[in-house]
Amino acid sequence: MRNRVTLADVAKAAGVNAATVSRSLNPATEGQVRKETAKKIKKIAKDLGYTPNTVARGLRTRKSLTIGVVIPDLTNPIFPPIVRGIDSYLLPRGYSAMVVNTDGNKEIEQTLISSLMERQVDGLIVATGHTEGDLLSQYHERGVKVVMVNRESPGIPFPAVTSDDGAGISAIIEHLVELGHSNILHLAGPSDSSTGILRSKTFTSECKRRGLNGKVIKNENYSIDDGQAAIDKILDHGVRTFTAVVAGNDLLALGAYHSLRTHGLRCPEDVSVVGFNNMPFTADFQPPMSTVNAPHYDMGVEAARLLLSQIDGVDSAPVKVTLPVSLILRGSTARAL
Amino acid sequence: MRNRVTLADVAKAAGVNAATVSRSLNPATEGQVRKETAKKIKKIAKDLGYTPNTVARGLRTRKSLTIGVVIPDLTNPIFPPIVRGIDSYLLPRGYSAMVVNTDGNKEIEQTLISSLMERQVDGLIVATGHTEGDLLSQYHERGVKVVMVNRESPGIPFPAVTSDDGAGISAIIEHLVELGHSNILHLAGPSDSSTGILRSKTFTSECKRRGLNGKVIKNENYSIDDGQAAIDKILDHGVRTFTAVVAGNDLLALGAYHSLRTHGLRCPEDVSVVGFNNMPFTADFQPPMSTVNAPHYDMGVEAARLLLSQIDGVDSAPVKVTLPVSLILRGSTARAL
DNA sequence: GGCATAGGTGCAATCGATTGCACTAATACC
DNA sequence: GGTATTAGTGCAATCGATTGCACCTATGCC
Repeated sequence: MRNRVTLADVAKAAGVNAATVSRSLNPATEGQVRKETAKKIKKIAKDLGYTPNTVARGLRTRKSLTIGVVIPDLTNPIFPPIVRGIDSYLLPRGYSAMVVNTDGNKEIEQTLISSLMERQVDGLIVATGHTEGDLLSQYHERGVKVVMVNRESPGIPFPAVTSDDGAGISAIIEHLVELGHSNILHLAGPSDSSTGILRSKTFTSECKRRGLNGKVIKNENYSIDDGQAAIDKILDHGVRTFTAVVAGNDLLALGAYHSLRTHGLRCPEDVSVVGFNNMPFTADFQPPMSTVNAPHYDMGVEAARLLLSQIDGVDSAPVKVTLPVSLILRGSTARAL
Repeated sequence: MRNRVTLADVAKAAGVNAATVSRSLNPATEGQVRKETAKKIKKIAKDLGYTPNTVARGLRTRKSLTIGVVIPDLTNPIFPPIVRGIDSYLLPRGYSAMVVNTDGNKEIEQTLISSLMERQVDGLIVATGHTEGDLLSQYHERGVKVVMVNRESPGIPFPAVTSDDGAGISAIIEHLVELGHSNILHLAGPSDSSTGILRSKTFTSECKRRGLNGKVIKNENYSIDDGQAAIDKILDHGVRTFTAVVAGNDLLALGAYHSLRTHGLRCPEDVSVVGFNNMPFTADFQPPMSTVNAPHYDMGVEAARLLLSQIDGVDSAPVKVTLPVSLILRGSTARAL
């Protein structure tokens, strides 16, 4: 903070102009300086403990080497791996990530994105994917680099990295059918998220195709509470018609666990439950949760890669990357009675 | 990105000097400008879509309104709540957080902290707390504002926010004693972390005080694998002498669960296990884990508060804040046989 | 030996906002 | 009516680094 060493300080100590110091210290321009001069300057810079001021540099070069990462909620366990994946690609390339949480709130999201833009981020990785993209589409027109991850933003031609949700749902249903289930309930995710929509659509079409009795219940949020409340509602009054639950994600599935338990129903003996995402600790639940593994870390890496190649002007076409998923069978499904 | 509207643009459109625009738009200096002028300028700024360039401002004001947050690993579930707590205090005050992961690696940590400093962060919140603090102590001398959270950095007089680990361990032991346990194993956390040291010290002294047979096993990391390996080692050869396990954190406790299970031992019937932290999902493990609740979110809030008051020059003395913990009894402890 | 060329540095403008100081005009006061 | 204030703006320097351009000095070439 205090007494920061600047380029000018190094220049004075070396008896040269600041420009020469700048050129010596930058690998790309080092060749413009005489070898011994550069060597001497580097030594002096090191002795003085010079560290570049990224802010000042960014002002001049119009690059902040900072990426904004917009996620709904860091405490949802699927997001930390995505962030780590992003980080792992960014860091070695000199970039840093600035992560913000929107809590699924549209206004907060807009405020935060504005704040990120004011901080001159070089690009945005957005994991909130709402169907309408007011602010984001404006930015798109202004040439801001954006990559969607985990969820897509329909209507806006941004590159996007998602998991193959359709294949995941199909695999689940195939598995349940093999176990003899034909009355299946789908705990759908929010209808303003691309994942919620896609998973639920696939569920419906697969049921129709296979002649199953599939029912869909919508949830506002991907949360334990929503999942529990949804199943509670059915179990509290009326008869249970389903023998299996396909949850929109692991949190909703866990909510189903809770509801079943409080209603004296056993999983998987009475009702089979399948989650989605294979988030951490699902294997430690009771029963160990069968779910679909989505490669979140890799999705983060891929998103960062796409963004940086956009920034470097390599890719032009908005690429859609879909990463493969796999069904993880544990202990939450059983043969239908 | 392209065609960004600057202060100068607004000034030209309004027929005034950029200085006047700057003053009009800053609430603190707005009074220096004639009311109607300020009003007109604000309207024009809005119409033009002016957004301040935080980077340029930071260069001049020597404030980046950015805080660096250094944590070991975001995928450890205790950290997201801390980060969210920090965020919740920072955001309304115009600050943003830049979160980095060190993976518990000292060199990575130093690199990342340097990178944060180069980005001119106004302060650091550090959750990695190693016992020696090479780089950090240098920064301290240079007047950099730092607050430790979750773990302390002994020897460096930084303000710190921790949970009352001593009280937590005492409560656990008291509980186990009431259940008749006297042969207790402690799965200690890393000995280069303040939490690992404090919890293990308290364990030892409490056992001595109460005349219990307490044994301590050190672990390199706060991880499931380490916990499992530690118990495996004992159970694989030799006799089991303990009836209860006090784990340094929930992850180690979960590792103990795994090991017990693979060795055909039941928890809590054969062995009682207690975790620490009350991280998310501990209630959903099998058996539901008894643990000590640490208020991570609040710790984040408090850390951010301390840092900002340091930055504003309010607090001078390095404050140590200890937040109370509470024992959460669930299903992983039972009467000793 | 004279001129062209390239290598190595310095000068100064620039990025966008902030702010101390100077200046003008209008008001207050006696 | 003349001077002392005060309010309202503008000028220009500044933050720290980057970079186009100009300049100078060796060398290379014929």
